Amino acid sequence: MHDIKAIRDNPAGFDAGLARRGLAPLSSTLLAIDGERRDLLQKLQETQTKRNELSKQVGDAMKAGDKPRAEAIKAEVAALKDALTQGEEGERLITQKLNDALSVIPNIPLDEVPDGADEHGNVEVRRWGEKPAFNWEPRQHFVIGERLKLMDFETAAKMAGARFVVLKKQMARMERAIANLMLDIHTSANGYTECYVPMLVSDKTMFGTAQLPKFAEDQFRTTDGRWLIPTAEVSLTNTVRESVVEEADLPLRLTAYTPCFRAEAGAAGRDTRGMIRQHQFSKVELVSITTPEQSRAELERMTGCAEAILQALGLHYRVMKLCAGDMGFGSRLTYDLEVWLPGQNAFREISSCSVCGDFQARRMDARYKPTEGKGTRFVHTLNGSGLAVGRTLVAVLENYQNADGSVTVPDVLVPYMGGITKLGAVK
RNA sequence: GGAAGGGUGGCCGAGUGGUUGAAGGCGCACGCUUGGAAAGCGUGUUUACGUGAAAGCGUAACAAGGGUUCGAAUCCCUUUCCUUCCGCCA
Repeated sequence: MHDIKAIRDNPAGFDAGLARRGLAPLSSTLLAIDGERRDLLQKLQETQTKRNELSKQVGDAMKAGDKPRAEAIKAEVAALKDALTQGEEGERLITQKLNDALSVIPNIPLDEVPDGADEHGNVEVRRWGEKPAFNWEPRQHFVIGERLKLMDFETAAKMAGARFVVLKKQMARMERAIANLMLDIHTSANGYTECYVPMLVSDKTMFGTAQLPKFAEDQFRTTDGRWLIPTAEVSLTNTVRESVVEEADLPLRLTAYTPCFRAEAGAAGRDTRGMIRQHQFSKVELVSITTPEQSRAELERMTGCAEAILQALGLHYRVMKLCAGDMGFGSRLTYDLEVWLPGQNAFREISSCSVCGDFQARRMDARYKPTEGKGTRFVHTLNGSGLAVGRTLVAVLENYQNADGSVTVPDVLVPYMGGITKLGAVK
């Protein structure tokens, strides 16, 4: 959510930011509503002042025992009533109108964000590791998984429809092993606090992180009006909603391992096979709550924390700085981590780390109390995948596959796998 | 799900229609006092929006939203959260 005062101060800058996202200018529309609202408010307040003064006089007259005078003033105030009711209603409507307009406008990219309309405009920042060499045609993960009879899409489809999977035996365990490895690294080496959070949340929680109102069709809604979280970012970030934290406690670094639910409404026909795009997948999420001064550097740190997982697993990847047109709604700057998938012969997104500035904080009313100075300021929020567990499983399968159809378990995962060193080696 | 009782400022806690934005206490800040400290004394201590160069002024806010009234923290309705008891339950 944008600050209308900031737009008032610099409408041209605001419109220029929108233009980088491929959007038409909106400042004049917004400022017209804002001006109308302020006029209304001023008139309303003048009427309220008059009512307050007269009401006080009624009290005084009553005390003095001057009944006729009191009645006369009462009649005078009664005449203001229509104007008051209308003014209050008008103020409510115009404020609603302004908020509605503001709540569907995306965040403004930082200056350093590259220009571009879509993923072709993204810029590679760095690369780690190397593509593994195969002297045969490497298979895609679902071929590997189905041949081993550890991955079953048909059974999942029978009970839930497309875009679900059943994992079995060592494959199910590897899912869990990967998540545990991630949590252990983030909580011990990276200083994140592990959280267990609600996976069903309210409208205003979804509004806070900006899934609502604009992206309702991408989400699953329960019959009692709650929403299944599409990412633990929603729950973790909203832990500070409507609260004031101490500056000394910042940055807050939170992590959670949760299932994520996405309707994938706009993805018909894309990634229909395999585990790349599912209605349900698990993810270890990273969230930081910082001061405005800390947030930019925190993004580098967070991205590094996510990279540490890929490095521990020995997976080749590249870091992409997203261009303005490819960034998510709430982001000011995003790094995507793309892991190499030999079976697909392509880099695929496995993590997305974003700094949102005060965009979500305003929606949630999340503030902090500075150590020095008066008042409160909005916090900055960041979120990143650390990492998507399902896609990490995919990457492990494709990168560690052997010619005989088995899969070598990466060294760091062996302890989490109860000592198993190879999938397919056990009868 | 049923019954009962509650939600007041950073905290505790008064307050059932008229200078109550809100007594009192605690905490905190500043000052006085002191060799220094404690105690004591004094002053101050919410937020949002509007307006103004600023000082300031205005409006709103006593869980949230509506209503009654000239006037509401105080009365009515709805929602929500908490506590206790009962029921159900992993």
